[in-house]
Amino acid sequence: MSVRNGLVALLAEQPMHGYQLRQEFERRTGGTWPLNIGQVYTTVHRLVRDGLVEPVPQGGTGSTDDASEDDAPFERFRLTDAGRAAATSWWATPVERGAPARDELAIKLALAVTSPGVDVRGVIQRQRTETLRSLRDFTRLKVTPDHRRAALAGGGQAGDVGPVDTPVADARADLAWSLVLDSLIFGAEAEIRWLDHVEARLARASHEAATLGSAAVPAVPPTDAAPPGRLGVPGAASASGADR
Amino acid sequence: MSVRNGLVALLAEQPMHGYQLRQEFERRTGGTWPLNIGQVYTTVHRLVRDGLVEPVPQGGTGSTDDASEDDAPFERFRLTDAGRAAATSWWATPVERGAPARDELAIKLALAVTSPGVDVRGVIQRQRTETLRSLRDFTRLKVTPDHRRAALAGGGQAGDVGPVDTPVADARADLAWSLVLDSLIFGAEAEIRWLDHVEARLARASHEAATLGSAAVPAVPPTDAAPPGRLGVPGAASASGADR
DNA sequence: TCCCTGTGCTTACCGGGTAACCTCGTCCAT
DNA sequence: ATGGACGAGGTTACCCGGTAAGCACAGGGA
Repeated sequence: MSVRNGLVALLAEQPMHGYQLRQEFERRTGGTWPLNIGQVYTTVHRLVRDGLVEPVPQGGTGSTDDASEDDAPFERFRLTDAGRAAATSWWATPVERGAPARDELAIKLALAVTSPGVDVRGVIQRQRTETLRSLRDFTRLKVTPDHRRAALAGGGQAGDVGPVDTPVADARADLAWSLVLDSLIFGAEAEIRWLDHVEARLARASHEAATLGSAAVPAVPPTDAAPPGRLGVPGAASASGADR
Repeated sequence: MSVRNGLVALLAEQPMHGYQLRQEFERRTGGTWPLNIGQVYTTVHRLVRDGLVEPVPQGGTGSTDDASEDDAPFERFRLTDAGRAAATSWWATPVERGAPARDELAIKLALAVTSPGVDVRGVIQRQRTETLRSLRDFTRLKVTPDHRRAALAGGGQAGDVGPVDTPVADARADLAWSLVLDSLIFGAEAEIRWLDHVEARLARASHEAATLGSAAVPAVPPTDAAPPGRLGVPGAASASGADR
């Protein structure tokens, strides 16, 4: 739903056609999540079907020619009343976090831990390397804006970097992109911390199993410590109450 | 790919039929991510198509009746050699974190920050409430194992809790479920921290904008028409001066 | 002239995910 | 015994997110 809702939000600002939607979306997220043009159109058409969006009537016949420079021969879309309602409702409703999305890493480790013969430690170490790598990339991007886009999403897709920026107006877009990056950084840090945590738990469990004889891996003292060295990520000073 | 890979990993332990796959998957993730049976079968059939899995030949004719209690009339699946290779390769390869998955919340805030007339502070506050709520639920679950499942994933789906547990063997499943919960907790904490961070950044930005005169932060529209109307989003009264 | 590039758009296709449905076999009450 | 309820096991149709390939058209050089 994120794309769908995002498009509605963009259309709430002004009518646009498909390419513009894509451009705006990517500009404001710093190109972090490239948006396939096909998806834009199918999504918009679904929105039309659902009555949230309607095509702006083309000036085709008759009154086209007056004042407005409605020269574009392209189909533009705008919100209906229902669409506007959906937009405000989206802003008013938090993103649901209660039936969390499937996380491949969590699933993988859950299965690894319960599968005989899997080298869990190895899995964790390799994952940590990978996650640290991406974390480093993110922080580097943060320091060197690189004139954004590119970078992430390794897939080819011709680079466009160019001086497309409307000179002044989008300090706001820079802010947004910077916040998105922070989000990725915070997420990666949490993942690292979790990996450390898992490793510690496993070490403790296997140690106990060893010393206490075979007695079935006692089920988890409910709480524990979060050891990690707080990994110093520039600009990611943690604000609120620690992890625990 | 998480489900697909997970099924391969499960089948690496022993041949199973669809229902068993679902049970095992849910047991080891503590029911955090309920798996629709239809998805199991379509996924398994794709695996068969791709040569990673094959049905165990039914004991139909002839030699069925010897020693093995191969009494099940149901189709069971097992890995092929290619499947086993895929499994070990999955364990050996970290989950990619470089083209991060779309995160609805990050997208939403990026758009909120760049949209005129959106009450960003309100969005953040509501989200924080929601995320804190789920965080609380997670930690409560952690303290009170509740005999797991249920709880998350509000959708109906008859509860089954029962004493299905194979008495001893799955202290490991408890461990796995506990780790999954930790993962959710770490993620939620990171989200909270990020929300705080965003709020602080916005406060700082708006403060600077205020003291330094109007300077930057001009109108938004990089392209064409900017109907001065500023779109009257009904009910989206900007409570705070955070942005703009 | 021809070709390249960029804009705007369409289409076919795939995989994840859900819901509704079907078939058996077993158990139990009438 | 019969027939309903129920659970295990499985199939199907459908939707949505997402990708790739292609079409049409308009400048702008070499």
